[in-house]
Amino acid sequence: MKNKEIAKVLYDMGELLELKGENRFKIIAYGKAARAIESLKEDFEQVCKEKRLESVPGVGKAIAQKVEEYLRTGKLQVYEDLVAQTPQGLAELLNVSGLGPKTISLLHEKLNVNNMEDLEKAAREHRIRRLPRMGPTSEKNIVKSIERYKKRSTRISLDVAEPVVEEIVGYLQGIEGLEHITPAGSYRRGKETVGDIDILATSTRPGDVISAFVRMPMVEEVLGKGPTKASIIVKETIQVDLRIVEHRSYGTVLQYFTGSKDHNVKLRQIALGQGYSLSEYSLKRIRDGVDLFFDREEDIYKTLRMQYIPPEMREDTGEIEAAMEGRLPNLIELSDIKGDLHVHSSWSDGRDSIEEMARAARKLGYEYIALSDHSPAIGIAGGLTPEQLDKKIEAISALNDELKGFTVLVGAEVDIRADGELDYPDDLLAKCDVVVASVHMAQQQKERTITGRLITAIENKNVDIIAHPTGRIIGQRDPYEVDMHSVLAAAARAGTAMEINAYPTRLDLNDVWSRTAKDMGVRLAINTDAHQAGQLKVMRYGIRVARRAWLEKKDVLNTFGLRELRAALEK
DNA sequence: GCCGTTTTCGGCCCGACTGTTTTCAGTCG
Repeated sequence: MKNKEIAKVLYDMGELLELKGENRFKIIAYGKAARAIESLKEDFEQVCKEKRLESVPGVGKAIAQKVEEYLRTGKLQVYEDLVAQTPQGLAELLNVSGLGPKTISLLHEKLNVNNMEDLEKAAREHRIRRLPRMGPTSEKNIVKSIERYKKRSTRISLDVAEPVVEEIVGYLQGIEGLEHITPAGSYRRGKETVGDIDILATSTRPGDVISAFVRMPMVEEVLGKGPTKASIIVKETIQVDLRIVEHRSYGTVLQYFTGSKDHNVKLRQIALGQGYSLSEYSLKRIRDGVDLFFDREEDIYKTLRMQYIPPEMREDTGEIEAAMEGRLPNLIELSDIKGDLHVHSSWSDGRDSIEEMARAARKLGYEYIALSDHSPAIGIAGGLTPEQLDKKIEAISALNDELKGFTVLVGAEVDIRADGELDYPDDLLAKCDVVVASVHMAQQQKERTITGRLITAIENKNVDIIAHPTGRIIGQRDPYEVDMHSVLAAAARAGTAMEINAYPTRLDLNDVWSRTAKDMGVRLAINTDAHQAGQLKVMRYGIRVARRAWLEKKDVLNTFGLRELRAALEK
């Protein structure tokens, strides 16, 4: 599929046009088309062949023509021309916070700034302050922004963001006058990583809350501070924005700052169509200019004649249309989970004993847990030999006699070896209640090879679940090359489930593929891959992904009670 | 550049904050 590649060209076009000072709506149009193509489930090349390009919302005549040219000739002339006209390092400057296209063009024209290095030099040599509407403070801010940009790592994973959010919320809750406080933005939508953190609050004494916020011990820098909002930097690069709003507008503000941007734009369009102008302060009735205030989010959606849309779904991927037609799914919740089918014990590379894992799981209210330790191919993880696995089966049987109302299932995380064979023989796998298969080795193989390995495992009648199906580790390792469409099609045919690995740096399958899996008739399992009892609690991150994928209770294997689960595991 | 249950032309979401200049353009979310 070339969808990503095409999207990249369009994104780049947008940036280049922005630097050129093009009409901003044109730039938005390019970004919109790029996002639409990127998130399209069909192969865009196929769509092009069938002359259906313009059926994709956001793609009109002009962009369709450009994509067609790109697919036919392998390049796009207007794009090549723009690239040739624009100094190479200029687009990167858009990443410097505080700098936009206008300022960059000005710097380029007047000071011959062509890249980050030129920019930093110009600022340090105080040449920027001589430009119109620039001054010493602008110079200082540019230097600071460049430093932060250089230090900046990738986006923040949820397990890093969560303690920061909790600390700040906890701190501000102690300030007098504070009423409500809640994180918003992509954190509230449960994205797998967040760019920055948004917090909203209502208070009878907003000034006091803002002052307390910018003076917290953890604050490393204050980016801005006004009567109703402030921005700070913590932990070197994490930006946290706080907004204080009037109580009567809390619903509209929460809705607005939860986003996503695309969701909000669509919602505001819908509002206009119904005679309202939606802002973060109110829903203004256009015919008489009367402001309707909402302190609850639910009532905004209701007034706009649609179902309440849970934050995780707000990405403008069809949720608004579904809500208007009253056909939103009833999303899965953490309390629906009845067990964990992929955890490790001290028999392989886990820290805790089977009994400790089982007791911790029972405490979470689960009915069962599958101890899926590694197979021998993973030498470094203490994979079990077939003899050891037999012993483990006996140990589990003895333990089950002791545990009342809770069941330990015999599991295995069997490796899909480089040659495509499973790391245990079939007769041994048949003795396990739950078989989780996964790729750990030879991840650099070609797409066709890895796809073939996965499909072979999927088609094995003993394999129940494919664990962390793309192998990516957020911020560390890219997914291996795999044709996920073919993999999911095979899983649908064979009745093998795909895992959403709840570990916060895996979260794999991701939201987009999990939703595709559901649409293709594939069942999902949400497992923690816990290596110690405390990690069983990361289940909540997996649930966020599942909710973003529109999954319901019935789509997820480990929401089933034990009897139902056993039946489902019979292929 | 895209789009149409008020439009095939004229819109395109809306407001806060900053740094500068003294009324606002640019940027951000």
